[in-house]
Amino acid sequence: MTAESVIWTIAAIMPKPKFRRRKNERPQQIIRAALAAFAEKGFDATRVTDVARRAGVSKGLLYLYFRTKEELFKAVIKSVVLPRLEALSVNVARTDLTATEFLRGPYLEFAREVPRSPARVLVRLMIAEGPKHPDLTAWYWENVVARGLAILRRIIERGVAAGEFRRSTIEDYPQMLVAPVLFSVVWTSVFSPHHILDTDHYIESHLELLLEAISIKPQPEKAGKS
Amino acid sequence: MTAESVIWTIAAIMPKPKFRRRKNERPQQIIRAALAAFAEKGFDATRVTDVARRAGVSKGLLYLYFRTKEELFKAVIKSVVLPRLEALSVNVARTDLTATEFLRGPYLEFAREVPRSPARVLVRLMIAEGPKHPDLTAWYWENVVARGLAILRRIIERGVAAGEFRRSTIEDYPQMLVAPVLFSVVWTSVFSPHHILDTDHYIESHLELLLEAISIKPQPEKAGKS
DNA sequence: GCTATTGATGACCGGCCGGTCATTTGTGTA
DNA sequence: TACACAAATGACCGGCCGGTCATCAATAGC
Repeated sequence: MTAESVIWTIAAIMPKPKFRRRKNERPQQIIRAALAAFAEKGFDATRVTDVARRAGVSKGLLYLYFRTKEELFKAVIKSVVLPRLEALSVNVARTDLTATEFLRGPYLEFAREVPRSPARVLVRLMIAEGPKHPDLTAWYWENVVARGLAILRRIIERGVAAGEFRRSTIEDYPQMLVAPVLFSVVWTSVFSPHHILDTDHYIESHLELLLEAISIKPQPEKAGKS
Repeated sequence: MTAESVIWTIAAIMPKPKFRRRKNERPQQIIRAALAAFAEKGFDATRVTDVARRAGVSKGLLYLYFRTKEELFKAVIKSVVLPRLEALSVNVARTDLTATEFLRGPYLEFAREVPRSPARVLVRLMIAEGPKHPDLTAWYWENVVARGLAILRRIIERGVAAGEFRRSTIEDYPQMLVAPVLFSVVWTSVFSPHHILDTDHYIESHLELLLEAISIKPQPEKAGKS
């Protein structure tokens, strides 16, 4: 798994590139435990001891792999984001799909997945703790937000060029495609299980309406200016 | 001001309804200071002493008006929400507007205002701290979210009944109208001032696209089934 | 001016928690 | 069995912070 090596790179604390021996799933163990703990109680309220106990190790060991609690936090964020980022990149390469197909297919699937996955927790953590970790926020922006928006914008432009979409403000604000996802994440994080939202259906509906607004229907032959 | 008395009701700590004397702007003073402090550092990281200092009072006095730090937090949330809630209610009564006019007018104005106002901070706090305060979250849902969505749904239905809008999934998910607002709030809270988003323009554009998708254009006379 | 009452203070306390480190346990080598 | 060294432990420490309370200050009534 590349993801594994990636995590290692992140968590790398070992003196040099000479970490042999088998007890090397420790960092991931700890990261998983930390993700769960942070998800439940947030960063500040989570006790390092709790994370250690969840991971089935001692506090001392944890500090052998992560210099500080904050360092651990960053590792958690990155461990969730990086694999997902990779998955996204793969799909984008598929230029065999029209823009509409891409948005209704891979993108919709991705968007629906987010509110279910650990990414949900991640997003809430970024909103809650982001301002306290400027460097992490900067990293997140560059690697997740900017990249994601660029991809979406490219897709839209492809659609416009191909005559699928009319020109519209969505070219300026691909954020529109993300808004329902963020909304779903927040709703789920804050209100479930008390007030459930069918995020699958909601996200699809929202996307569909936007597509309807910008799609050019194959009209009964009436030469325009294109 | 009703808002003032409202705040008093909330912060009410005074033994009985016999709080005379003039030093009664204290609670609001403290609440304002607390809002600022929470906005900057979040709930946990904010020191009670800081709030007191900002308010220009001693820590002891603060505890004379608010039993605990958490109690103060709740008072802050409510002090921001309640006035805004009232303002919203007023506008909804204006049935002289068509649905489209209402959405393009008062609602758009309201939506644009949120990312600028203290409500922005409030929303971030609710996302970040909500899970730790279930009773507060429940209150927020009932008084803000449920009410707000009900209003929007009613507007949409009015539009459908009046033949302005076709039937669509937006009737099931008035959340669509809120999503861009939430998105703007989160973006601003997390990324500004490093990466600015023209929230005014974005929110309007998003809303406009949705309206386009559901609006029935006055077609050149062609009797349908309505 | 005197006193009762309430507004206001800030030193202090108790507990907690991030982080350390001296020590122990386990593993591989010979 | 013995040795070396890495993995792992958890008691401990120092500082911090929410909350208390003995005390003081200002005002009102007389």
